[in-house]
Amino acid sequence: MSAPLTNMCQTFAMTAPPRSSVRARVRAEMTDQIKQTARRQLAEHGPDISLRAVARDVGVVSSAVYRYFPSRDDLLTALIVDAYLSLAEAAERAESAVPRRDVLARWMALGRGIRAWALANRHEYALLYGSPVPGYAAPQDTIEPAARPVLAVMAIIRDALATGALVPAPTRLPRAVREDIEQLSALQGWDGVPAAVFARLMTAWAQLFGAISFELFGRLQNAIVDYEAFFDYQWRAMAGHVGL
Amino acid sequence: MSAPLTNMCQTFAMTAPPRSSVRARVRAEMTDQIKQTARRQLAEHGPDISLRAVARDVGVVSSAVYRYFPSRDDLLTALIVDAYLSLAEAAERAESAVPRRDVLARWMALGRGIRAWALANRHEYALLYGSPVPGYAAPQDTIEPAARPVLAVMAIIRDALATGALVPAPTRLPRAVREDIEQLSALQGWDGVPAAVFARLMTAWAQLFGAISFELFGRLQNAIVDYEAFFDYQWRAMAGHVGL
DNA sequence: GCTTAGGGAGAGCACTGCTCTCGGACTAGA
DNA sequence: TCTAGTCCGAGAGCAGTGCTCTCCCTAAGC
Repeated sequence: MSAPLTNMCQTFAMTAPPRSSVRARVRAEMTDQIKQTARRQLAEHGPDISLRAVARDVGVVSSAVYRYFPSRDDLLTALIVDAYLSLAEAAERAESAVPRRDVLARWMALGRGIRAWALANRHEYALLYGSPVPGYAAPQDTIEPAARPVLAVMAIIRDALATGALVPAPTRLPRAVREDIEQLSALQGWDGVPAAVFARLMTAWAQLFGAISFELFGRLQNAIVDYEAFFDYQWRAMAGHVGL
Repeated sequence: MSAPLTNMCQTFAMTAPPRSSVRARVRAEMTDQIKQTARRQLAEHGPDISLRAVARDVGVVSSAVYRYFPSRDDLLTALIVDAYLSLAEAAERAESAVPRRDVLARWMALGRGIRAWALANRHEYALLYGSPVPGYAAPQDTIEPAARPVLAVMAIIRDALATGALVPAPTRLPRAVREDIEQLSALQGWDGVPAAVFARLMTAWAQLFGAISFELFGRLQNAIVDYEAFFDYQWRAMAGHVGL
């Protein structure tokens, strides 16, 4: 769309991608096609995606894929990063469709948005919040995208504090917990949120993903029929827990 | 134990396994050795246990293992069942070391016991509460062992209700939630526990495994230093949530 | 134009889960 | 005690995997 042409033979170019353009563009397209195919296979055939099968689907021999991703794990990492971004975007979109003033509604919308994304992208959710993939320790690339959803809920809490919708009850935290939380909020620039609220938020956050994982991983089968209602109930209870 | 003996040649025998005894005993031993080896590999080399590697370790050719487990998934299922039992046992042991009267202490001990087991058996925990294994839907064999830890917490709640340590505040539940919960408590013979308490217990339960998963799967890295203190804080908060 | 880098094709290695066939050992009935 | 049947390990083999290396053509840059 916004991509410029650096058709060689021409001397000028606007917003030129660095270095050789058509090569770079073709490369980017190929990279994208591989990721897209891998994502489709992930959705269809579960988490054990096969690099060879992806190559086959793309219409290329398996060794060719290694020109783009040095290993299967790197492909997986790319998928994970994309998935985090996709989740964050979905969550933020859901949350932003609600009047700014109504912080409880925003809280609910955010939780529901995350759950909806998880339901629609089960295997990607499992990749993000299930057991970590065998070989690899989440590389640096994933930690920033992983924080995005947390930022979204943080924004709600800060707004709630600012507007007075959330008045933190003075709570006593165990010293070790208080120290961890204070260090944390200082580091990330999340000052302004009292430690007690922060701690309760993290508790609720763990509950959120515990509840979604229970539902998605089949731990509530034969127990719950109306999953949505039960989720809503839990997430609303967590709102109460943090003080909303 | 109670089985009759068919030891030909001898008329008497104690603790005779049913039918052909030495065959059966050897078979049981082999089955056990395979499971044990698989469990060790699971602990050492992560969740991608290789049936061939297990066979190699046991000192037998790979096809021989299929005499005992029809497929890799069946071996995994056996490990899962054992893991559930191990977890339940550890949790119950921890909980039972505390005076019966002190229900809050029992609650805390149970949660800590579960977390301690998870820390000591990371990969087995991931097998139980992480993303489900690719191919297979948890077979019937696993659902009863999976319920054991829930029974343990239920016992605490019932005791707390009986002794008056837990007085359920009259809460309004959404209709759909109430229906699900009531059906559930009727089915399982868990009557006597008010729906509102039951629902809150399930919320806390999801929080528990959410928190443990966060810790084990590295989601709190660079955030929390004193994991144990933070866990305690959360689980105590959940005690408050259910009314303990 | 010539040199060089990019990248696909193909063969190959070591590994996997699983099947099948073979042959020896044990068990059970006569 | 002999015989029929059953159990079960060994081995070969199949289709698949991730990954490497070598070959060779094409596009890019001087």
